[in-house]
Amino acid sequence: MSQDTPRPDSRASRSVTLQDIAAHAGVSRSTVSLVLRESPLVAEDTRRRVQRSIKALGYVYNRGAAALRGRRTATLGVVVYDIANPFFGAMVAGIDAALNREGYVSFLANSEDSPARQQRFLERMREHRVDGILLCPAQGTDPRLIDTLASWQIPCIQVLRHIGEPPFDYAGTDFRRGVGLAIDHLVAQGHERIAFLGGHIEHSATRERWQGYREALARHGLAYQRLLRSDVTRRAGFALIPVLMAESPAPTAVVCHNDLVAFGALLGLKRLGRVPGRDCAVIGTDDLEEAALGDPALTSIATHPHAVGEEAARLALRRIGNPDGARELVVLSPRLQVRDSCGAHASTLESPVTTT
Amino acid sequence: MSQDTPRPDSRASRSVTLQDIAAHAGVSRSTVSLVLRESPLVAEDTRRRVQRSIKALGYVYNRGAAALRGRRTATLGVVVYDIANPFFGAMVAGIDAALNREGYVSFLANSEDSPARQQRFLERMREHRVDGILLCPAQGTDPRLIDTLASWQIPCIQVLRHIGEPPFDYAGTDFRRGVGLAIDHLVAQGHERIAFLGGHIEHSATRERWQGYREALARHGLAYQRLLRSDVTRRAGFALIPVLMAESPAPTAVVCHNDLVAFGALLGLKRLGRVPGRDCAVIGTDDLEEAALGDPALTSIATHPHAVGEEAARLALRRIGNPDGARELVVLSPRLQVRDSCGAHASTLESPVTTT
DNA sequence: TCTACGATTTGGATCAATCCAAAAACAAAC
DNA sequence: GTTTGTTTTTGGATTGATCCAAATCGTAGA
Repeated sequence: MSQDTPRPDSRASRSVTLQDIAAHAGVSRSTVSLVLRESPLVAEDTRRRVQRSIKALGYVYNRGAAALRGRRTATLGVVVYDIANPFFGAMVAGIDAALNREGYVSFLANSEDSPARQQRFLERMREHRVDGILLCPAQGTDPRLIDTLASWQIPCIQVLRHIGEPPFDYAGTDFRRGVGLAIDHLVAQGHERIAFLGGHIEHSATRERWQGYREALARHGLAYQRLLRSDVTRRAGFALIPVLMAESPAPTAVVCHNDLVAFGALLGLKRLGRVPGRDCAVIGTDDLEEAALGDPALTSIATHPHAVGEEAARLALRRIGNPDGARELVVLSPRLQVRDSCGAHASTLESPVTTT
Repeated sequence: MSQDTPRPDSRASRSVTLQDIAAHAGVSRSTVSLVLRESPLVAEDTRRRVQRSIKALGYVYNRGAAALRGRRTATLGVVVYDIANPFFGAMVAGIDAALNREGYVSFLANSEDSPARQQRFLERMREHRVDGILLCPAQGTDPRLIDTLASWQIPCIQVLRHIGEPPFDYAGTDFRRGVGLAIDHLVAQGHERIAFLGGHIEHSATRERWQGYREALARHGLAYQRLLRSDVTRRAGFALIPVLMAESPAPTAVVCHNDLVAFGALLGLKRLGRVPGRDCAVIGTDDLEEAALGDPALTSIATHPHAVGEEAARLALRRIGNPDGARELVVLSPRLQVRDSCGAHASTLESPVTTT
């Protein structure tokens, strides 16, 4: 009756712990812990009895407490620089799918290509003791960041872009080869003046594309070379096309840094009254879903963002399991998805239903 | 010299703890803890001395340990059903921006519209003791899920879609009003046969749009009513246009569930040899970045995903601070972004530079 | 000089799990 | 009936912070 003696299970309802389960099942804390972690040590009978108690008491595993004593948190940090870009959306979906299978969850941050924001997030991840980090480094990231992360003892997998040179863990697409494929195709179609559109200098993914561009031209013995740097947005593609087309000689084909630039280029050509695919071939990179549904449908170098995400996540899990193993580079091969914008097909409006 | 006496600070390098800082600064653990949490209790001198020690020893705050004793983890769970959709990308960016300011980080999961996947993730979030959850419920989610979350004592903010009826916390856009705006505009242009394209029955966001559609027709005294259900993809928009146009009388304008459906509809019209905006007006919903850059540029009901994300995150933080406060609905007003696809402008190719 | 009172500081208990070495239970062999 | 050898099970220490009631320090007032 006394109001100043709080009953042990009063309203604040202390949550059910291992201890409670242990008491209920008539075993020790340790045994319950072993059951939860599916240890083969416990006898079958005991295991079942404990599991019944777990269910009966509505126990909820406390991963925070487990992480404090154990070493793993079963969490990962993921940093991208533009989550609103559907390319990264697909990549994150791939990461999510791979992690989900292993019981991992991930913190996501959007760096907006700001090294400062990126840094803040990484420090926060360290405080949260994530088991690993997937990093698409922001433009202008200090190359020593990788060493810093190593000194923090947190495995880091770079994705799509990388800073510095190997050895480090990396998952991405072979952009060099992708651009090569596109140019091979254009040359086979008879093109001799092929321009490349878009990209900044700051990171590896641009350099690889440009390298692929120059190598392919050299391979085919083409003299014409025109590389325009720019943002990697629709707007930039749109704005640069008039510049390019006013030159003489003008290119007959344009390979673009990504599909966004390519969409802009298509629009730019139409604006000039030219028919993309007939008057000038356009090839994008990424093969976003909307590439197939453009007008004309866009030929694109498919870079498989979902698969890249999955590979990156798997690589992270491998590295967490074996921190001292040799660094790995997982580089997927791109595929050229030929559609109308490069003039290979008749330049008709393609049904989206037939192009999956 | 003896090799079997491990030095206390040998290779495994036990991490620096509050205790170490306390020893170094000549104060107690508790005082260091107060400094870390910026308590006004500690004297200015002490505070500075402790902070010097923190820097000197390279201390890293252990949020896991803090969360075990304290009650907050400074983490949030975010569930969306299609992260590859740029709309959700923008929304997640908004969430990220708002949380970042408050030192919170978020777990992200992609339910792929599967209630089972969603459920698994929510359970994992519970084990991780997140402070709150932002949920875009998957199609077919059991309405009792909200009660379950409440019984788990985890604040849940529904975003964009909701299951069941208020009271609950919710952040979204006024879809009903948005569709109303679109139809007002079309009616002002002289349209009398306006169709609505896309959406399933399962969730609130579709019902609201349809309600807006019917109400607006009634308000203007229009007899013609045609509502086609479908997936909310480009493909569906493309496929339904021929069906709609073959009817007699055919509509002169189409309002679409989202921009993806609208893009499909534009393509479908072109496929039929009709000029979108002249032969049939098309209005989308969301106002994605690519809407301005289509051909023709798409008129769209802007639903401001970034702002919705920010509002949702802010609401979550408010609810965490005050779990027993009255539930809140934050409903943003949409805006009609008029471009060429509804025939209001001359149907010329619009420069993307002028339409931000 | 002593007492009060506010401003600081402190140590022990606590949060909920895992680790680990040792104990207990059981079975087979001598 | 021991002895030996596996399986299982266990309790105490540990992880790194916060909470909280009590101790300490200063200093103004009696």
